[in-house]
Amino acid sequence: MSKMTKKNGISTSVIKRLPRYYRFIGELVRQGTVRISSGELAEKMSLTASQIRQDLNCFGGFGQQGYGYNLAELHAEIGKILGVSGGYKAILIGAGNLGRAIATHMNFSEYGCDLVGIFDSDPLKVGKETAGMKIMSVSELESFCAAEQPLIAILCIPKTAAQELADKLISLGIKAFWNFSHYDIKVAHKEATVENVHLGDSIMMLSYALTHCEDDNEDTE
Amino acid sequence: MSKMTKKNGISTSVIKRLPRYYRFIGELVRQGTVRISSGELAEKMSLTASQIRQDLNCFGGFGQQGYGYNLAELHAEIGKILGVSGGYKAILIGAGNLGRAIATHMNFSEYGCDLVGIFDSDPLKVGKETAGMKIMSVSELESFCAAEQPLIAILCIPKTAAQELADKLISLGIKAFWNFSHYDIKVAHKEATVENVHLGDSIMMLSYALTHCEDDNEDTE
DNA sequence: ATGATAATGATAAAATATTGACAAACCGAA
DNA sequence: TTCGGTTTGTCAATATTTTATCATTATCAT
Repeated sequence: MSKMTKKNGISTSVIKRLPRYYRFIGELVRQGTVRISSGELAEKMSLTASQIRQDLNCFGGFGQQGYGYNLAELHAEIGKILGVSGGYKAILIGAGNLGRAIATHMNFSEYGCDLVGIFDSDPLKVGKETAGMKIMSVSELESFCAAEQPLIAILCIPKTAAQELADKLISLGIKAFWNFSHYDIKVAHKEATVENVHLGDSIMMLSYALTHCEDDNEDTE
Repeated sequence: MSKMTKKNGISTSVIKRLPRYYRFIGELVRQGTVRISSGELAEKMSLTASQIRQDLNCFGGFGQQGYGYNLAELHAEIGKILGVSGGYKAILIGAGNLGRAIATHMNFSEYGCDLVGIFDSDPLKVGKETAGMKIMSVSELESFCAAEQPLIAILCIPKTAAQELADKLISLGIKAFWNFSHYDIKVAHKEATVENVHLGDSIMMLSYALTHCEDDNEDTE
């Protein structure tokens, strides 16, 4: 059992595809589609039918031979696996441009989360209102966490502050980090989950692609 | 030559690791470190030395046996591969919370890009100033692209508008999309590169982890 | 200069992930 | 109810990615 596997035996390759399945299937449900075959879904998602069947089978057989998958049921099942009804309390630290945008832009409840507090270290920001709540001082973190027991921390802070704050938040009971700082925070094994969102890394992939797109010659099978 | 390989024969698995290398190595250079061995770097990045050597060797041997890698040189080389000096012109469409945050928060030049225009379809937003430039109307896109010839489009728009706009932008010469809309845009093969940033997918991974973290029992090798 | 030590680059092996193939199961119509 | 057509779940085969090993080459102290 190695790097790419999780305790339950399901590889992270599979897990990482789940939100995308959830998104596509949700859209189909919204459009009123009732059922779908792995082949049709594969077509829509640019995957192979085999992969879809194999992925879904990691969690049990949701399909019916000769029929396909019932979309509403499948959507609910994947949602259950992902924990989209978890309602996990989240706090956001760093009410700069990005932090405020995340706070207002994200539909947290849709993703199993509930934003319950926003914090900043800048006295000028403390007290101001964003996303319908007052920005608190980071000095209030301790008492707030003791009272509310949030599990998720969203870090929109400079990289210099990231690791220290993460350590503190773990001591306050945080179990998951959504990290937008330009720094890979380190946590002790199983202390917490970290999801890094490195926007810089992401946009560099475009620079890479543009820099190399002239080499588009051979694509021989 | 299959799914996970690019024309030049370098797998996307490798490419996707490059920005992270660039980030770590850049930090070490900034700290004044001159050289490093694959083993030390592996330790810092939580990778194997083998993987680092193999990755770097895809682009040629930057190291010296018995010595290791010269960090400044390595940083420059990876930067060159990633195209961080490309200065590719980018436009941003959708000046909502997220769009404005991206515009002001990202240090584009650091990543090989140059934000040259911001657009929105809302007449109330057009004319307002963000990130040091006036928001333009999407109706001006055509003439603007003809004049400036940007290659990158950053989409911070609702999913309902995404595909249609993407098609239009391709016809205006856009070759790369940084897509924040909750929709996987489709482009014809080799017409353009798409980098999807699905923040919803990302945060759901945390819900998943929290939902399943009780199953933390066996981790038997 | 020389030898002990260190570290790469390359190759081979192991581990994972993806795809293909097919029997078993189901649907739906007659 | 039975039969043809469909589609899953599973297993086997490929392909890819990651890790381990090792010979070769360089460094550094003497």
